[in-house]
Amino acid sequence: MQMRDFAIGELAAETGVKIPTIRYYEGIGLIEPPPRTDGNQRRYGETALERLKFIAHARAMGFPMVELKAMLRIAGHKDAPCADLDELVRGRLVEVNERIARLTALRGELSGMLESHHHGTIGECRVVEVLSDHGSCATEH
Amino acid sequence: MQMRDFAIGELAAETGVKIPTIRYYEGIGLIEPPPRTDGNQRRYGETALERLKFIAHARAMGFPMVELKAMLRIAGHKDAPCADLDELVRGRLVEVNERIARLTALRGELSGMLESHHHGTIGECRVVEVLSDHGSCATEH
DNA sequence: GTAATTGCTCTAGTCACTAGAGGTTCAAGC
DNA sequence: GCTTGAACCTCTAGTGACTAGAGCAATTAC
Repeated sequence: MQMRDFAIGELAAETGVKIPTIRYYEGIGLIEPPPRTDGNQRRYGETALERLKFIAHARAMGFPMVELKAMLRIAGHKDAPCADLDELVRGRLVEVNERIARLTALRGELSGMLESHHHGTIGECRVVEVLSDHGSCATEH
Repeated sequence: MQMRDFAIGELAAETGVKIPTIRYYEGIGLIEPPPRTDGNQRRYGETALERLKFIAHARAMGFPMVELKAMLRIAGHKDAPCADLDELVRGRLVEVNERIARLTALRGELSGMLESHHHGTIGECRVVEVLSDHGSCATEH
C-alpha cells in the first residue's frame, strides 16, 4: 500500500490553509520541510496533512501561535499524559468565557447608545457623548 | 479663563493611550498635529483631550480603525444627522452578536473536549482527535 | 545651577500573514 | 515527443496598529 502524496496546492485545498501560509509555517518551523521532487517542488504525505489540519483547526478556534506550538510538541509524544493538553484547553476555555462576558457587556452598551438618542443632529447626540466619556461606562474594557 | 494645556505624557496619563501611540495617531492623521513650545514639544488643549478620549474609548469597544475615522468625520459636523453614526453603531452591534455566538459555540466544543476523555495518554486522546478533525465540529469557524 | 525627568525624531521590529515579480516544473492533450 | 497552461519555486516588500530603542534636547524640581 502506497501513501498518496500531495502537492502544496492540493494540501491547501484539502485543509483550507492558503499556499503562502503553508510555506510560511514551514519557514517558522511549525511544520517540517517536506521532501521535494527532482524539480524542487514540495510533496507532502498523510502525516503532514493531518498535522496541518490540526493546526488549521486550532487556529480557527483561536489558540494563539505559542500555545499551538506547545500543543504540537505535546501531541508528538504519544505517551505523554493528557493532562498537559488539558491544561491548555482549560486555559483557552477561561479566556473564551472572559471574552464572552466582555462582549456581552459591550453589547449592552451599544444598544443602550442606540435607544437613548433621537434628537436628530450630531451636536446633541448621545453616541458621541458616550464614546467620549469612558467614565460613564458600566464596565471595564 | 485660560484653558489648561497638556504635555504628551499628561495626555497619555489622562486617556490611557501610550505616548508613542499618540504620536503614531498624529502620524497617520487621526489627530491633528498640536501646537509646539519653543523647544518643539507638543502641547495639547481640551479639544485634543476629548478627541483622544473618544478614540480610545471607541478602540476599546472594538471599532476598527476605518470606522473610527468615519465616526470622527461625522462627529466633526455638529449639524449632520445622527443616522449616519447610528448606522456604524448598529453595524458594530451585529458584529458583536456574531462574535458572541461563535464564541459560545466554541465554548461548547472546548468543554466537550475536556469531558469526553480520561484515558491518560495522548495516543488515545480525544483532544488531539477533535483538533485534527474539523469535520466533526457542530459549527462553523 | 544642576540633575532627573520628560520630551523629540528616526529607524527598525513585532505578528501572522499576503502580494507581487520573475522564473521553473509538472501534467495533460495531441 | 512536444507543447502549452497551470501550478510551483524563491525572494522581497507590504500590511495594521502599534512597540522598542538609540541618541539627543527641553523642561521642571530642588
